[in-house]
Amino acid sequence: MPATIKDIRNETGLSLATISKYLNGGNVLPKNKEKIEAAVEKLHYQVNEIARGLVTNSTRTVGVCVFDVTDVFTGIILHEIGLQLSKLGYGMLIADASNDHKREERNVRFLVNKKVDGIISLPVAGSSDVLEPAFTAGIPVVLLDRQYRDRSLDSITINNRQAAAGAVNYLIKNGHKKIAVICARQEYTGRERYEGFMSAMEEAGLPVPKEYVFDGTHSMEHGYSSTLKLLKLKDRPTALLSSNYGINLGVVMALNEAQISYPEDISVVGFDNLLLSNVLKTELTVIEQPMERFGQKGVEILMQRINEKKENNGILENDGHINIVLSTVMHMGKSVKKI
Amino acid sequence: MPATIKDIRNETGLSLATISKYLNGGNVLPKNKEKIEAAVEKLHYQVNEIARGLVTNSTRTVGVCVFDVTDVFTGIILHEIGLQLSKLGYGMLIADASNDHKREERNVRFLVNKKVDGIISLPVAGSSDVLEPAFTAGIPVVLLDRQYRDRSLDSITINNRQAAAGAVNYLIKNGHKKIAVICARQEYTGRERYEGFMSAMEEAGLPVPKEYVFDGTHSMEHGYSSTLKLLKLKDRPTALLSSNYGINLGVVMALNEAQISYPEDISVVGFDNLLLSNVLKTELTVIEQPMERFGQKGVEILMQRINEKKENNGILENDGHINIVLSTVMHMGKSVKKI
DNA sequence: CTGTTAGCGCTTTCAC
DNA sequence: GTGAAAGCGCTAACAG
Repeated sequence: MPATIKDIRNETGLSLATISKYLNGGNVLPKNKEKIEAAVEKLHYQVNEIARGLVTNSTRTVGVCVFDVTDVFTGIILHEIGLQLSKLGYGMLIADASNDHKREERNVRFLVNKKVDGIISLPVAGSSDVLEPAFTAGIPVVLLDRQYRDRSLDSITINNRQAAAGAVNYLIKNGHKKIAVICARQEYTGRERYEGFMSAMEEAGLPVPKEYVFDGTHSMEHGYSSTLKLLKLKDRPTALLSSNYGINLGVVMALNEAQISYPEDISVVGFDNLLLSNVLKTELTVIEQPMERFGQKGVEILMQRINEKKENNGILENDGHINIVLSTVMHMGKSVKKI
Repeated sequence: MPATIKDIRNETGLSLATISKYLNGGNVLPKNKEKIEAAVEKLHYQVNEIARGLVTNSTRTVGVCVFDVTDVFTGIILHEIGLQLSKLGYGMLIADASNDHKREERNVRFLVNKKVDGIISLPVAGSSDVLEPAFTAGIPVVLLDRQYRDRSLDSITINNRQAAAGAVNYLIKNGHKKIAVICARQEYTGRERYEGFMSAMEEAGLPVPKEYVFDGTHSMEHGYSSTLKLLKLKDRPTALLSSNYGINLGVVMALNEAQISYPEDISVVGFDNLLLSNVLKTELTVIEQPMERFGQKGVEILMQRINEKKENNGILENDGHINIVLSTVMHMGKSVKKI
């Protein structure tokens, strides 16, 4: 139904090769150029990327595996990846694992069959085995946000431990000694941040009673219920660290509802500076992750790998990996009081 | 590099036709079946979907055009679309327009070139012209959430006017006469909801002073600032309608901060029942959209079109369109007081 | 600069 | 049930 390059040939009388060459940016005589353009216009010709892909062995498509599309963080990163990719004329095939390891496995296989040129993965926690099909097919993979413990791969991450420890030290510097943490140890970033918190406390010689550790999921619900519990402790902490954006939201809502003001009654440091800050009466002090940089760097490294592979006759070298650790900044709000 | 069907031939001694047939579910002798399976296993053979697509003229991929990937609503719908599609063995190529009409146009062209079997679009407001390349290529399109004013297409929507009017009537039934609206007339759904609000008020013979209409964007910020302004009005309304989830969030935060309780001091009805309700002290009364149904129905209708086209020798019929209007339900929270 | 030819990996008649 | 051969739409040598 749609016009093919042969239709252009019939229209212009030129050969397939010439037409193809022009379509790919080659030089042809001005009059031929005009002929082709006219025919393209007339027939509404659009390249068949599928056919092109079959011969060039490149689909100009990258697969993006995400642990959960409904997550705000994921949305922002996808946005940036899409932006970068579209600048390069690449598309993205998105596969959502819905936090399910089994589905992630199927997704990878699916993307491999689709012959994507590379894969960017925001992985569900677990083993890197799910990526096996990509490895055997020689498809470059870049990890975003999370890493695997069992294998080294190209990755873009932040130093979650360091960031959390920095937040704790900031609280300590402001005179706080009784600091609670609302976290999610079952998740990769959650665990790292929890450990950063603990080591900073330990280093400072400060005790962390176990009722100061609220372990759950990275969700608004967890932040909310934990904060309410925290406020009821006989020995209430003077400060708290929230290990994720969803938790921030829950914390703030709970504090508002309980009419506990911050930083007057309790100091708060959170993670991620999304919608929240411009809306709150008291701006939250948070560790900011460079969300856009995740996407940018991810695409950059992946493209580097894709090009390396191309220059290497389609064989993916496997000597060493690039691990980019993006730096976080502490966004100074007004939610920490000096005591 | 990866194994092809020819490698399987060399391994098994069978012909390409037989192997292909088996791989596509055809009948072969048991012993041949075993041979093929063994070879597939040994060589890690994976079908090349690109090559297959070239001959079957179907990519088993649908393009999803979204106005903004970072939107919560979009995330949920993508999640559902992905789920349905993966059940059918289809993938989704996502293209994000970032609310930019120009980018949306490029996205459609891109998807068309990628030979997607169909397109699901959550369109940026504007003209349906952006879809022209899909029409000329005979690619079925289904609209989700929004419709165009200038052309009739297959679509899944809710009746935004009716839903908003229903909310207003509910407030009126509870004795409210002074009702404000926080809305976004520049957006499709926002305008529809605003109009539903106005017509219900008019029908009830209730005046709507212009300071009761807070027009802006569908965002937390708008909900927040509008609520603060609203609270300062000399003649404060007894109830307010929020036309979107982001606005709900802003409204609740502003009320909390201003220590205005609802429904005691003001009644609130909002749109969409996301995270919020399980976290708030006072549950919000909201119009619930059947988010998952959007995705399910969208995929269903699109598949129907794709199959029709296949049975019709690859030609897309164009007689009449399917418009599915999903029903909303009013989720009864406790944010409306009888006065 | 242009055209001829081969072939990417697969499916699909059509004989056998 | 199986195999030979043609061809999907395009690009990539290679001659001319």
